[in-house]
Amino acid sequence: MKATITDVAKRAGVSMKTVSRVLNNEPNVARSTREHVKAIASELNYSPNLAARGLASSKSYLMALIYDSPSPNYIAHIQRGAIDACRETGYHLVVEPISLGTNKTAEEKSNAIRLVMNRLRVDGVILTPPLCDSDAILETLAEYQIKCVRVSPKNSGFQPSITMDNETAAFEMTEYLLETGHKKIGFIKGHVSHADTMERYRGFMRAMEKAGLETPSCRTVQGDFTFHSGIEAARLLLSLKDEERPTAIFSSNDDMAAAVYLVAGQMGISVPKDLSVCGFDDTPLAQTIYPPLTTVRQPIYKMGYEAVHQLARKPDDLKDAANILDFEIKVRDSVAPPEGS
Amino acid sequence: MKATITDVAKRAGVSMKTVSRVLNNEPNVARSTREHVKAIASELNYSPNLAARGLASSKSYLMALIYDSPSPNYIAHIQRGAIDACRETGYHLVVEPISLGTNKTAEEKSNAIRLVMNRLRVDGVILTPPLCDSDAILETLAEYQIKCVRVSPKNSGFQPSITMDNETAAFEMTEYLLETGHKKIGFIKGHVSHADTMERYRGFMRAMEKAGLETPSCRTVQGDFTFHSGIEAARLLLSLKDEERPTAIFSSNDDMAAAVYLVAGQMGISVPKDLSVCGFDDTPLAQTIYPPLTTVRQPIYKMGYEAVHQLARKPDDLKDAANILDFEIKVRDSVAPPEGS
DNA sequence: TCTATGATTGACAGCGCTGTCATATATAGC
DNA sequence: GCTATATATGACAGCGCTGTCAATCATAGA
Repeated sequence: MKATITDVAKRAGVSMKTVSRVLNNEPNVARSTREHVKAIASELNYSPNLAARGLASSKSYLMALIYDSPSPNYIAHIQRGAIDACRETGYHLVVEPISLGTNKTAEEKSNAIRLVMNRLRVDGVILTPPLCDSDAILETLAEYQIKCVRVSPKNSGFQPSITMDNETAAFEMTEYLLETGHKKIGFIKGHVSHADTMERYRGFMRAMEKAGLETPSCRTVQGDFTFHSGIEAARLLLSLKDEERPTAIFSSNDDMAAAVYLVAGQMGISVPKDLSVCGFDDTPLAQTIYPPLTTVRQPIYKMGYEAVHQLARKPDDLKDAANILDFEIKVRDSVAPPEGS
Repeated sequence: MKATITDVAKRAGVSMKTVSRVLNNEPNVARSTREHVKAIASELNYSPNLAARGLASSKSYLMALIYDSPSPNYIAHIQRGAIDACRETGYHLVVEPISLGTNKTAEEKSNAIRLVMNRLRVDGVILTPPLCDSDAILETLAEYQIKCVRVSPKNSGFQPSITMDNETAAFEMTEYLLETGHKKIGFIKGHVSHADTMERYRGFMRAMEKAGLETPSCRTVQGDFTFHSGIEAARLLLSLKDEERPTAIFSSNDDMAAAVYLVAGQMGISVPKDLSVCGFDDTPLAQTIYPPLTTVRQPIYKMGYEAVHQLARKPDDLKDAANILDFEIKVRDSVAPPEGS
């Protein structure tokens, strides 16, 4: 019920060290010994005590996911990916939210990190936005020489990170809209301080320019990723007159796209007959609204998954490069050719 | 940067044991010594290494949240509550999803648990539905003599658990509908194997009976908590004719309520003018659809929070009782008096 | 046959902390 | 003043494992 390595060693008639070697897949153990030990271990239902192992080897076999509660949905997926990767690599995941209210000083952030590092001695850290862009946190982590992988950071490059190509995704989505026949496309931007916002906007603009289409400034509205801001934005866009009025709206995330649905409904505008809408993220919401939303699927799960695999890798294999993941355009029912076509 | 207890002891001019006593708030330390040691410890930015502490004291200072990925939203809130409570009690949280696909044998479940227990030696476990109703898991946990608190279990009573009073909540929500003037209320049930489903239904029925109102069976439809099942259910309910047709629909969760909105919209039925709708859970969705949904707010965060506090309590204080939390009826804009009134 | 090389194994210390028990010092009671 | 009790502190072992290094054994080459 709580077998120790000594129990296994005794039963197998070998030394503790040999058992240890087998369990850690170290070389230089005779095949027969290895198998025998493995058999005994599983017979005894033995698995090593991580605290002891950690103490002896100064590794903790723990990874930390540090976040500042953005959308639960986002975190849940990152986390799930991270855990699955932990399973594969023999780690366990501890979750440590750090609230980064505006009232938090750099020192408070550092201390929060310090506490976790001192106590848990985690072997690696996954940092999600917006924490991954906090210098205080990055510096404290560096001070402890903890390996860390940032997810969707603003400035990739000087540390390992995992991102998706927001710009290309927005570019391709815009091209899709264009191919469907739309020329007057409204765009709702995301939160100004979020890294992805600019990239998505750039992708959109690039596609428009490539198509030789102008985008009057009135057709680009600032949002902040909230449903509420989407309402405002949609009102602005849909009250535009005649020539200026868009036949399609590309929203920087799904929540704001849902807001477009709502405003359209209130104005008697039918999606997608009178107005095409597309979003970004592919949250569950995208399939919970009607018509199902055409959107960009972010590989959130995979980001968590890859982050842990990066961390679990041997240090020399850990490259300081940005790891760019694929996205996917999820074509559903919210985009149709514009009326006149 | 990585001070040990020895460093603190030396610097403070006392023994390690005294430092240990101070850090663990043990009695029998002179006030002056205590303060001095505390000062040195914080000066050195010291916090104890949990692995070492755990090894010596056979406690891990770890709590495990074990779940089988129901809605990310649900888990995220439980988790957040659990973590906040961990902070207050000096624990850290490790998350361990256990997939309980139909193909999982009892033995596989046990082994998954065993692995976590052997390796991490967690001090307590939070079990969420549907895992909290798995005998295999409960038994394995008992075998390890791990304290465990179940969240919303089916059969409360023989182990500590945290629940909310689903029946009363549904009862009160129904009364609210009744007070608003509705007499013909449709009900969409949740997933048959989920503990809450029956309770909510009972609450609904009790209110109806109390009001002396009949509920023809055609006005109670089976759902399974998914948006999709909500669509089917709403179609059934809204295609009922004349007298049978409900003026209000009480859905067992928000997702299915959103589906009611959709079907109503397609049929040209306006919410809440022609049809009142209410849900259960108060997920973010409730405020992301229009009109904002009147629903029951589940104290999910608090469930996680209370669960950890229960676990952190001294064994004798841990009562095997169900801990019933308050809910809240969130009145928003989706319920209005029926047409004729 | 005998040593060189490598493969295989084990003895032992010690990771950083806490539990146990012994010791020292202070306070109270007679 | 002297023992009884409480308070304050420290010495030391050892939690379960791994790192280090030494020992043993097998094989190959001289």
